[in-house]
Amino acid sequence: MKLSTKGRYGLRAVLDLAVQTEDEVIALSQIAERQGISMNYLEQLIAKLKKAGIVNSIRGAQGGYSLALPANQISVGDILRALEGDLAPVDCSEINNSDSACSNADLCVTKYVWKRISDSINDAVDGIMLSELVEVSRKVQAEAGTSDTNRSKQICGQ
Amino acid sequence: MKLSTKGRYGLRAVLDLAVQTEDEVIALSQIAERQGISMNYLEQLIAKLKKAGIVNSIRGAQGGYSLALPANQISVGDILRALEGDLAPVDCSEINNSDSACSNADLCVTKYVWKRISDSINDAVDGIMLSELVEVSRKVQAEAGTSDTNRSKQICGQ
DNA sequence: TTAATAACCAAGTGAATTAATAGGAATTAA
DNA sequence: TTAATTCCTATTAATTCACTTGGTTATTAA
Repeated sequence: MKLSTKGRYGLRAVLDLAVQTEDEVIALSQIAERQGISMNYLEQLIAKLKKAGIVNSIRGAQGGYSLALPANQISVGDILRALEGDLAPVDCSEINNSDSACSNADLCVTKYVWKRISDSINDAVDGIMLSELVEVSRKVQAEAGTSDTNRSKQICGQ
Repeated sequence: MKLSTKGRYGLRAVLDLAVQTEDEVIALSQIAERQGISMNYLEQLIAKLKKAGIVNSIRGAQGGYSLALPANQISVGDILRALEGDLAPVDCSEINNSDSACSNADLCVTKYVWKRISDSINDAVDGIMLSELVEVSRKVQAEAGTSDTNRSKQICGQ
């Protein structure tokens, strides 16, 4: 019941992008270095984010990535679902869509449990907008100053 | 972000036990057969449930398992945490307890996201008591009758 | 035009985790 | 004493994860 590094790294990467971005694009190598994530691995994650319409890219020299939408129109749920896929606790089509692929639907009691977990997770992550994290992040960085020791702490394994 | 078979099988096993039990104990082999789960594997799961004080056991011939508490005093959260461990979306001690093992605590912005997801999951599962599932299960079984085709449907992969 | 930069893409790999399987020891009722 | 049952540990097969490798394509600046 854990998020993979896809979700954890990916959210940090988007947040980094959101904090840094001022119109221009940011090279992935910068994000990778700041966040201490392998550049090649991060490529795979950002590909998912691009596919989901969360980031835009510009190719070639001086290229990079930017948010595809204002930060207040991107939810943590959008980001995590793009990276992790469906956030439901089990793979059961009944939980998410209405077409009954699960033949045991009527008799599957635990389904209601998974549905409630699923709904609560999605409600939680959809209720947090990226802009909110950007604000918190800016506030925290302002308080912490810009000394090297503090800056290094901004790289958090989770 | 998926539950393992531990949580899925284990919850079904406890529910089975709760539905079947009338004072006496139930042999694990019966639960395993009804639920279509390997007996040996189920042993490992029920050991966790016993350790967590959710079920009691009686050894020897005619022995078996029973609920250690009334079904309305056992939450789905108790069961899932016993089987899966902590239900938080990341392994970060900061999320659960108050002693600050995570040195990046102050600067870890995504921590607040994990905390909110964690809380929402735990609230959801702690709000569902086993007795509620037993009721739904009995109702569904009454509606479905006891024909062989319907009974087989009660075994649901999820 | 060329070199550098940076996004894009697909396949492979090693480690870790999961999901069992296997086999036996201890306990108890009949 | 025997069959049934829980209890315990170790091993293994399969799967998933977390990268790594090795490119290609597009764009810009010199």
